[in-house]
Amino acid sequence: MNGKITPVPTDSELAILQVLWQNGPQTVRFVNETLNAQQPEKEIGYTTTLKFMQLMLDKGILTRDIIERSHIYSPAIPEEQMQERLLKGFVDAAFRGSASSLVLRALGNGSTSQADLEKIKALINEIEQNKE
Amino acid sequence: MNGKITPVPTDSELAILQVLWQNGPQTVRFVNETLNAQQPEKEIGYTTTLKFMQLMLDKGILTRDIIERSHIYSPAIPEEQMQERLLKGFVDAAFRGSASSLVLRALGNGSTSQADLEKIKALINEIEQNKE
DNA sequence: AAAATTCTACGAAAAAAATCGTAAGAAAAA
DNA sequence: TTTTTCTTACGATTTTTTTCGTAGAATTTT
Repeated sequence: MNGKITPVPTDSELAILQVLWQNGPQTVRFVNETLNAQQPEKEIGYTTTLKFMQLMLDKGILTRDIIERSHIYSPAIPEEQMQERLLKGFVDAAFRGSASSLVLRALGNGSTSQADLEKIKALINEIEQNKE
Repeated sequence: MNGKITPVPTDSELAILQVLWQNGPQTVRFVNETLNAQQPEKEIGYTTTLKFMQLMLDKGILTRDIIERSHIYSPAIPEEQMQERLLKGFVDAAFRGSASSLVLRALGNGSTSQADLEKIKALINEIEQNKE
């Protein structure tokens, strides 16, 4: 109906989205403090985060509610959906569109736990079932 | 010894690197024409590509040789190595550092061929062998 | 050899992303 | 009820990324 899609976030915007996905809708203050706690090297000013979130609101990446006179921001789309889109772009840009070679490299670095390997095997099984 | 590492390329820079990885060391002209052939929507000027490649040379992303009075550019690091680094950054930014959840999502979209699934299974087997 | 073509270097401008300062309106504390 | 503290809006600046125009050297074509 409405052709307008949520734009792909920049890296800084993605960092803000992560805070909201992981903690639920929050204030600018909360997001700013979380960000600064995560990377104490580079302090980000409060108004910087505020400005980002206002821009993201304009772009349609966030939505906003006013609760008790204070602004509470939420991601406009769920994390999974965003990951889907980011992944697509990343595979195209860095792996020439080959998701499988990305998978091979992701598994290749040896950091995958046995439990995760099991999950992956299970998914592959499922895919193969549905395929034939 | 020398702490200077190749910086992470921007998206535009990555597109140039792709041309060089896929076609071997090439001139600016070649890269520019390849890029424009790939996406005829937006014509990129020759000097734009030239400038990018000169900047990339400065940053240490490319190297350059002069052969028969013409400049031939090469990637400073191999594709695999760059993919490794980009992947790391991407997993952190978009998947909270969880490579396995990225893998699950990459396989989840159903576009993986049977042959690729086999390769992935083989790799998983190998990993499991070496692990126990 | 003159004209046309092809390159590279370089400066600069346009566009996008990131950062902050200040002002003004609440709300809370003194 | 002053004063202090918080918050938001907004403009402006800075930095990074992208894009070109122009000039001059070299090469190739007429």
